[in-house]
Amino acid sequence: MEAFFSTIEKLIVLDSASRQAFAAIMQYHEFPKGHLLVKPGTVCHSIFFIEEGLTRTYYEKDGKDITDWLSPENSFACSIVSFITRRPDRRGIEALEPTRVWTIHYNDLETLYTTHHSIERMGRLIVSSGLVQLQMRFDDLHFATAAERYATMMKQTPSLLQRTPLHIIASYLGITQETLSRIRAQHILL
Amino acid sequence: MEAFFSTIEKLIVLDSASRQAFAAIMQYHEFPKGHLLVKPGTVCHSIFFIEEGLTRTYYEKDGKDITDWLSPENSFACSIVSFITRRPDRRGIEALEPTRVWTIHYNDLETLYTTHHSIERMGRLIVSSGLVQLQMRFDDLHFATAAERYATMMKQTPSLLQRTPLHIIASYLGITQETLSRIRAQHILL
DNA sequence: CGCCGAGTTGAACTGAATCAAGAAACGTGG
DNA sequence: CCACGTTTCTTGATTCAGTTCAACTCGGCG
Repeated sequence: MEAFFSTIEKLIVLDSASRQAFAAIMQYHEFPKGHLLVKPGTVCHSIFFIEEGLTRTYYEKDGKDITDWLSPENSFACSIVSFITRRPDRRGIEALEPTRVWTIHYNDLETLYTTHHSIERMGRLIVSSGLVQLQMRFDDLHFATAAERYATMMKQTPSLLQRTPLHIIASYLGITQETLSRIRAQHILL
Repeated sequence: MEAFFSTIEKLIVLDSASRQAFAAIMQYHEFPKGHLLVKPGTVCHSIFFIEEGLTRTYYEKDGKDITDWLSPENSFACSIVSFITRRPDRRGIEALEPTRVWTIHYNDLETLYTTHHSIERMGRLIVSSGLVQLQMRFDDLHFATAAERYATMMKQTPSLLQRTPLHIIASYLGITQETLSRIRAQHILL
């Protein structure tokens, strides 16, 4: 659980009352590789803090499997749209490795938001940082070529490239597996 | 200013103390068509609530002008990444029509966040709703064709299509003006 | 009138998808 | 420890959506 607090400490340092309140609502879980943390087409009721392992958020479109987001250790996994809007979403979350998580339930979090101003602030800062991350990924997708996107990922999260099956990386980048394989072959030659 | 409160009322109803505190920090401005609300390459210090008119958030990439976001009346314009990270960003904001705005300054907002829990909550909810909007646009860009993206826009914000020059819509959708022109021609035939 | 910006249309080109086949790595049970 | 199927990745040939470049139309306006 320390890992969680030291991760969000980059955004905000919580007083000990808030920390304790938070610690009380987090639940520890372990999931095997392949386990579904959130089933596609359901409401996502929790945020998962990944202590160890790797998950992907994904959905189906026209029979194709599309990976939306990757969450390695010390990051969050959540079907954001569903969690915020409280509606079912096609997105599911799957463990790509044996994964240990701290689960934060929506209702518990709402309660803490109301009772602790500092946790409400933490929530705002986490969502803000999520927005910045998504915006940067959006920019990448908006007007960068496949090779540029791969290069960005190489630079920012090289370790993910080694741990994650190619077809998943490919759809994460918005390209096909074959194209990614070719781009990679090019890279090695340089 | 009523327009502002009734817009955010969809997210949260503020008590009158918070409303007054908020009203005290908002500044009214009018800008002519073509005016730069935020200059590219600078830090964005304000959120703009568009009471009337239309702005675009844009940037240059490889000499091309790319429109990132469109903000019509009763919505917000902001160079989000810069505003949150407090760093300069290539993004600028330009008025596409004569525009009337309520400006909310970063420092003032920070003060209110600290003094009013309900405004901190409002901030979290606004950012959350921005995140959902961006996520939906991201999905569209991730694995939809140009024609699908146009269709989405036709459905969701048809009025924007009529008010905005074609080359701006095109880069907003991530395609060229020529392609958009052809897609549009197809649509008329159906 | 002639110019100018906005939009359309055409033809050639290209990056990436698709379809198809095979190679390499991996795990599992005999 | 090997044989087997399965998953993962690569490579090639073809096709296609969308870009690029260029010319042209149309409506407004000094």
